[in-house]
Amino acid sequence: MNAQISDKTVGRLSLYRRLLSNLLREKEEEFVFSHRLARAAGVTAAQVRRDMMVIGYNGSPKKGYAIGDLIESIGYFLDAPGVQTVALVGVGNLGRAILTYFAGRRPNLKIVAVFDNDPNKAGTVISGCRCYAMQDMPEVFKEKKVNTAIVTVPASQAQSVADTLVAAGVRGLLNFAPVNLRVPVSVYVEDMDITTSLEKAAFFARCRMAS
Amino acid sequence: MNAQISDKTVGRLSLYRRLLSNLLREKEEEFVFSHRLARAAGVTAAQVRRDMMVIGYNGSPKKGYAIGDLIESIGYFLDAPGVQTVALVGVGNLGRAILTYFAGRRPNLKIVAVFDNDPNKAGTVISGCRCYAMQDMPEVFKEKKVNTAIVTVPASQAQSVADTLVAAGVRGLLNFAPVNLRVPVSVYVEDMDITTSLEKAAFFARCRMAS
DNA sequence: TAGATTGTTAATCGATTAACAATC
DNA sequence: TAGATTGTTAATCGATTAACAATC
Repeated sequence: MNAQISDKTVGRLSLYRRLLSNLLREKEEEFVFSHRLARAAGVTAAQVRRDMMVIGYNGSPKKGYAIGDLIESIGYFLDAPGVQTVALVGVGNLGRAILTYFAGRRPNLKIVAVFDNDPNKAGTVISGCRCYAMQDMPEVFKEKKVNTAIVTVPASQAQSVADTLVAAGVRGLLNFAPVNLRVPVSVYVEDMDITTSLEKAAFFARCRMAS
Repeated sequence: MNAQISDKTVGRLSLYRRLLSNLLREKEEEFVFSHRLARAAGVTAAQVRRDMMVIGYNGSPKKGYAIGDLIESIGYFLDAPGVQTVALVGVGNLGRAILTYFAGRRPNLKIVAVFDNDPNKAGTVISGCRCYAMQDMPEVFKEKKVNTAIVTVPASQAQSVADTLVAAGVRGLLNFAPVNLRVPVSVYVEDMDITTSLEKAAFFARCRMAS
């Protein structure tokens, strides 16, 4: 299933969808040309056209792309047929922020369980999500059919949490810990390293100041 | 100043530094071979050697790289000569999480001011940072010499905040809003799009499940 | 010395860009 | 029709990988 699709293509499609939804909601427009969407997404018009080829959606030379149909086509491509369930591990400030952010936002991509190694948190409900103890993971994952997890634990615990997640059947990780997780090739890891990103922004800010 | 250095190279150097610091602190080792560092960082040994060439640090065939000296060399390359100041705009859950995360962590990359359009927040102190009203930006930026900013406002406000930041002299942005900010070429934008990243992790998790 | 590493260059790979006929 | 778009292919670009002599 789409094994040859690149990382970046998926990211762009996800972004297109969000931009198109905004366009439909705010401006109530029905059609969009490739260069318009490209401008909004920060890519070239040719890039947009190539991505449309990937998902097999055709525009028309006169009108461009029908926004509603295009959103639907991206959905067919990106989304699971039903609801896809996600777990979050590590209820610190960041974990809580992410929970609040996603609560009820995307109906077919749902955070259904959170885990923390603080025994006081187990059993409580945080932003509408039940918090479980770490050792309940295999059971909960099996019951709720979780295959994707968000890792917001401290760096020192990240690898062992990842190992547990992989053992429990997770195949996709969104990792916020500043650690390169060692996982089998059968598991996909998407890294969000805030520290590194801030250092990059700071570095290039200085470059731009100097030139 | 280093205008030809790529985005990815800077990211890897930042990661190397963090991994090396951990190595020095936890294992108390003095030397590391390229393949060892490469494994930890999730890149090839040749990649590490090439990056070392970029910063002009030489290893020795017998011992590898002297960790302490290497950290210092990366610092010379990545860091500002003194303290570099950063501002954060948008004190929601995510903004607060980031503030807490960075508080006192990096002595030479400091969040010195936060901004919010809620008038009740102006004047308060959040995680050790003074909160200002939006209109105080030019003044505060000038006084504190801020050239880098973190954007954690809702998508609808992101572009106008970015415009204000650019006008106030910011040259590097770390953007958490799911919007492609339109900025002059003289400004560097690093995007952290959590929604897109989660959708990518979910998509590839399903790919891996299927294969 | 012998051997595993290093610095450095050439070959490969993949993604992006440019070009152009086909379309409405 | 005329013209600005589209789908699609060939050329370019840059980053990664592979190879190998130099080093301690």
